[in-house]
Amino acid sequence: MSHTTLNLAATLHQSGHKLTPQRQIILDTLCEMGGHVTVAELYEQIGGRFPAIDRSTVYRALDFFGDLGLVRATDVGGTAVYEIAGTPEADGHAHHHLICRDCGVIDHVAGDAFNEFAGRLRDEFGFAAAVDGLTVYGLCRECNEADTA
Amino acid sequence: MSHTTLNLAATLHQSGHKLTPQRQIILDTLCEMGGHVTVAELYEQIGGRFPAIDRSTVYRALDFFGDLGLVRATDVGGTAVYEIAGTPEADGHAHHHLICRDCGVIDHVAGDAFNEFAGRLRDEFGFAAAVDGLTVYGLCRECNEADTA
DNA sequence: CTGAGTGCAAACGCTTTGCAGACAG
DNA sequence: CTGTCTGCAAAGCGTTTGCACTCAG
Repeated sequence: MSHTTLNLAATLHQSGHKLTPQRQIILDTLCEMGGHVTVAELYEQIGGRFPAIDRSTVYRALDFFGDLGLVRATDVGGTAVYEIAGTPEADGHAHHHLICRDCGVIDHVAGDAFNEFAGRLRDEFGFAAAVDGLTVYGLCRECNEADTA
Repeated sequence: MSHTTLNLAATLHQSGHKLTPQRQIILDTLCEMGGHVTVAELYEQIGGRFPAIDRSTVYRALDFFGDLGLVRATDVGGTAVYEIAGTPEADGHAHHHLICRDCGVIDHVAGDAFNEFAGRLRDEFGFAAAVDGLTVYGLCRECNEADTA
C-alpha cells in the first residue's frame, strides 16, 4: 500500500488539503488491519503506537478519506465500519456486504448476483437500488454449518 | 385493529405480563400512524394526548411488543423505525425494505423477488440470508423521475 | 506566513438502565 | 398482596462540534 502514500500527497494537493502524519498513520493502520474496522478498533490500534492521536481526528480523517473515495464507510447496526475502498479492478463498483449475525464476519458480494435482483426492483417497483451499500444479514457458511450440526 | 386489543390481554396473560393503558396507547398510536415510525415521531404523537408517558416507556413497550412479535423494528441509519408486524397471511415471512435516499420513504418488497438473489448467495457463498431484515437503499420512483427530469 | 488540520473537552442524539413508587392481576 | 410496569433522572454509547493552537505548504 506504500504506493498509495506516494499518490496521496499529490491527490491532497489538488484539493487544497494537507498530508499530515496523523492522516498517514490513520490510513496506513486501516490498510494494515484490512477488512472492516470500527472506529473503536482502529483508534485502539493506533493508540498503541501513537497515543497522541485523538478520536475526533480519526473520525475527521476517515470522513475526509471518504470524501476522497479512499475509504468506504458502512453502517452496521448503528456503528460505522470502515474499509479501504478496494482496488478498483477487484471489487470496484459493485460492493455489497454479507454480515453474519452469529460471528459478525463481513463478506463481500460481487455485483452481478445482485444485479438481477436490482432489475426486478426497478421493474416491479420503479425503485432504483443503489449500486453500493446493500447489506444482507444472515448466517455465513461456517456458522450455518455449526448451527445445523 | 381493535380486535388486536381484544386478543392482547389474553396474549399478555399467557406470558405473565400486564396490559397497561400505556401499552395500549403506544400500540394503538403505532397502528394509527401506520407504516414506519421512529420513536421520536411516535413519542411526539403520543405526547400530544398523553404527556405523562415517558420516552423510556415507549422504548420498553416497543421492545416488549417486539418480543411478542406484534411489532417489528428496523434499523435505518442508526435510528430504529417501528411498524406493526403485518398480519402473517399478508406479508408475514418475507419482508424487505426499500428506502429512498432522497425522500426517506420506506417501501416493502415481497419475498419472491428477493428469493432468487438469496438462492445465489447460498449457492455462491454458502451464505444463508435472513428471510427478513433486508434493506435496500436507492431512489424511489418519484425521486428517480424527479432527478432524471 | 496562513489556513488547513489538530487536540481537547464538551455537547450531541438515540437508547438503556437503576431505582422508588404505582398499579394490574 | 405481589410482581410487573411506570416515571424520573442519569448514564451510556458512538459520534460531532467549538475553540484556540499547531504545523504543513
